[in-house]
Parts: sequence; C-alpha cells; structure tokens
Amino acid sequence: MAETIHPFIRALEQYDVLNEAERAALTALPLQIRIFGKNAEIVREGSRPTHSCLLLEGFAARAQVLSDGRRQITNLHIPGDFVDLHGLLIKRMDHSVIAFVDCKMAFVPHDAVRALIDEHRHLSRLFWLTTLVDAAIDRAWITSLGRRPAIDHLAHLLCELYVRLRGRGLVSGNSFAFGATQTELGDVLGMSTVHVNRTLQDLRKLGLVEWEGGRVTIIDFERLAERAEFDPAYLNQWIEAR
Amino acid sequence: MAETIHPFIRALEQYDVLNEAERAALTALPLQIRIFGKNAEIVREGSRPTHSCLLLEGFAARAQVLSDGRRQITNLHIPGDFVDLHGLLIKRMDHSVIAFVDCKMAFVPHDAVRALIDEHRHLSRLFWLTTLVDAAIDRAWITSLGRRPAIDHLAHLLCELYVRLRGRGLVSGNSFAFGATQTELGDVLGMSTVHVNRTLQDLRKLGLVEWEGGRVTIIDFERLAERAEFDPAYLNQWIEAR
DNA sequence: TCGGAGCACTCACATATGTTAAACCAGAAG
DNA sequence: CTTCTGGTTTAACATATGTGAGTGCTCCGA
Repeated sequence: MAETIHPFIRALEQYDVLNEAERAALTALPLQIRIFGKNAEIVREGSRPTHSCLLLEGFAARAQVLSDGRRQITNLHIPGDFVDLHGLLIKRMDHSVIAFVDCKMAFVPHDAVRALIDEHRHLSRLFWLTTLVDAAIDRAWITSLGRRPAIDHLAHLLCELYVRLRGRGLVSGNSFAFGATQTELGDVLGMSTVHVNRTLQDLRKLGLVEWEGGRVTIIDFERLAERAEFDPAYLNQWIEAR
Repeated sequence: MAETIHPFIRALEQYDVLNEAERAALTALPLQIRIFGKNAEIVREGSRPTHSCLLLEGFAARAQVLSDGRRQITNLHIPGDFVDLHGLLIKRMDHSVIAFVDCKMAFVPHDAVRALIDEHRHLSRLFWLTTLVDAAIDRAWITSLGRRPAIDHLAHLLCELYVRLRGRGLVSGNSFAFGATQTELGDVLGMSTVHVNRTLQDLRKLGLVEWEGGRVTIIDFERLAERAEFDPAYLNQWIEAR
C-alpha cells in the first residue's frame, strides 16, 4: 500500500515537508485501485461522489460537454494529483472526470478523507493548497484562452506540463509521455483539430518542440517559455511552511 | 463591526448554516476597512500579502497582464466574496486584484484567519468551499472561452452574475448595477471592445438584455440561460451540511 | 495479403473576431 | 455656452481560426 500511494505523498512534498505521522496517516488511507481505459468516464457530471479519487498513472481530465457534443477540457491532471478532492465539498459534480489516456486511479471514501483532515490540520491546509494551485492553473488557462494566439497558448500549455511533470519525476531528458490525439489536444486548447495541427507545425518549424509517437520533446525550453510568457511561479513548486 | 462584515456572513450562509459561536467569531475578526477607486490595484501581482481581503461593496477582479499591456480578467468578485483567501496559502500572488469599480474592502491579518480556521473546523471547510466555487466558476469561463461564440459567452456571463448577485440580495427587479465600460467587459470576456459592442447589440436585438447607465437588465432570463446553456448548479447556492 | 480504422496532415474556403480609425454623444469642467 | 473627455457606436478592412472534405500513412486483425 505504501508504494501505491507514493506518487501522491511525493506530490504533497513538493509544497511542504511532511512529518512521520502525516506520512503514516496518508499511507494508511484505504485505497481502492481501479484502471480506466482511455476516454473512460471516471466521475460523471451531475453525480454525487462518495469517494475522492487520486491519479497514480496516466493523465486524467475534467471535461464539460456542450449540447452539440463538443467538449472543453478544463483541467489536466498528472500522476500524484488528488484529482477529485473537490467532490468532498462540492456535492454535485459540475463536470466529469475522464481518463485522458489509460489511467490508474485510487479511490478513497470521503469519510476517510474527512477523518484525515480533521486529525491533521497541516494536511488539510496542504490539500486546500493543492486545490488552489489547480485554480492558479485555471487562471493561466483563462489568460491563454482569452488573450494568447494559438501558438503561444500551446507553448504555454507545454511549458506548464513540462514543469509539472518534472516536479513528479516524469520527465526524462527533456521529453515526456503524452499519448493524446490532436483532436484531444484541441479539446484542451479550445481549438479545432486542423488548427492544432497547423499550430504544432509552427512550433516544430521554430525548432522549439517535437511531438511524435506519444512523446513530447521540449527542444528549447528557454525560448518556448519566453514566447509564451511562461512564469512557473504559479505552480508553487517550492517548499514553504503553510 | 457586526454590520461591516455582514455581507460576508450572509454569503457563507448561502452554503451552510452557521451557529452562534461561528457567527460571533466572524464578527470578532479584526477588520481594516479601505476604499479603492475604480481601477486601483488592491493586491499586486508578485507580492506576498500579509492580509486577506474581502469585498464589501463594488466589484473586484483578478487580472493578469501580458507584456504588451493587454490584460485578462480571470475572476469577478461580488460583495460578500472572500476575495483573497488564496493569499493565505499561496505565498506569491500569480495575479493582481483590482477594483473593477469603486470598492469597499475589509482586510484581515492572515494570523487572524489562521486562528479562526484552526478554532472552527466547520468554517475552515466553508472557506475552502468558497474557493472551490470560485474554481467552478473558472471552469465555466474556460468552457465559454474555449467553445462558445461571443454571444453565448456574454450571455453565460450575465446569467452567472445575475444568479450570484441575486444570492446576495443585489438584484432589484431583474436588473443589477454593473458600472464597467465595454473595454473592461472585453477584458473579462477575452474580446476586443468593438466585438463586445457588436455582441451586446445582438443580445439587445434579441430582446434578452438591456444595459445602460451602469445597470444591466435581464429581460428574459429563461431564454438567455437556454441560449448560453447556463445551469446554475455549479454556483452551489443551496444549503447543505459540509 | 488485404482491407479497415484511426490518425496526421493538406487544401479550399467560410466566418468570427481583431484592428484602426473616425463619427457621435453625453456629462464634466471651465 | 463652449470645450474637453471618455465612452459608445459605426465602418472598412485584416487576420486568426473554424469547417468540410479529402489524401495518405501506419497499425492491426482477418
């Protein structure tokens, strides 16, 4: 079990040190592991979850679907993220959580989470913090969607993913796994498949990024970040007492 | 003092009942009241606040500014919102908070907030919930920005504001005060001033909305909500134990 | 070996939205 | 009453992005 929850503990430790009691309490959480194939629905919009889920492997996404079937992904989650902590307090899901690629999830009963945060004030603040970092990411997405041209928007997203994944030890060299199709990436960026393709090729031509075989390679992070005006500070990945 | 913080207590009571001790503790919070003129900066991007601020009158906004001076507003806050609760946990501001119109703010030292939530577990969950509702609003904005045409986007925003303000008793008849310029509205919607103007006129021609003299009138909420696919559930404005 | 089935990629074209500039209007200030 | 100022509105035009319909590649299963 200790091994199972490890990515999550590691994620929390990006934000603040944990003591032994806290680490033990996290390790003792009752987990139910489930595997979801790509595009499977993990939590349904409109439902009232009794468990929170955290992501161990893969990418999960929050998605909102319009009546004509088009959809927008509002957050991307990476291993170690407590994806559906929201469901603990927000009773009715305003979005669904889907497996963006094949995912390994751990489900924790809300009661267990509630007991944990009642017992461990410090963990409760850390959990809260993780939802605030999610919100900071949302704000960056809003700014990209509202004010950045497609190429800068994509560049910003790739910078974000690169830094977040690196923080979890999921970047090797300067590349990371990203098994999405261009249509799915369009759902993240709020653009059409065709335009994703064009934009991607622009980034390639500039020698900033490679993407093939389900791996993204950041060729020149410096220039990519500069073009996107990407400042990693909002990801809050440094340890500081809460 | 009791009167001063009243809008905030009222806001919390949208989400759950408060007991006397909680109400008393909130009333006892040490507040420093400050007035900000329109467009004044309340919290600066990059700063490390020592106080959290809550909004008593007016509209406040979170804004991110690009290097060329264009800006995107990522959240709008209404009276009763604990605008900068984030600053308690997120140490460095990734955005600024500005007075969208003239604002009356109350500042509370972080220490006092920390003491309050350490003492009152239930309040701490409610505070957390308010930040999660903010995040739900962010998600709706992302979906609007990514997938809705301008007119639906604007319609959705107006529905959101209408419902939120109504929950705080700030709608009279079917109209509410909204003292922004079209350029400022463009910063919210991520569009140019000219296009805001066009879009507004489209809504007017459809007989859905009026906007003049700093007041927005929702002529036909039903049809407006339908066109925007607006579902108020994400605003979580019903009382439920946390 | 063949025939899907996805997916990346292209092309031609449509359309939403941005840009620049100017006219117009109302209220504030002198 | 006049002038100034900020805001709204209109117009003409530029551009980013969407749409619909392909082509061709690669993998995979029959």
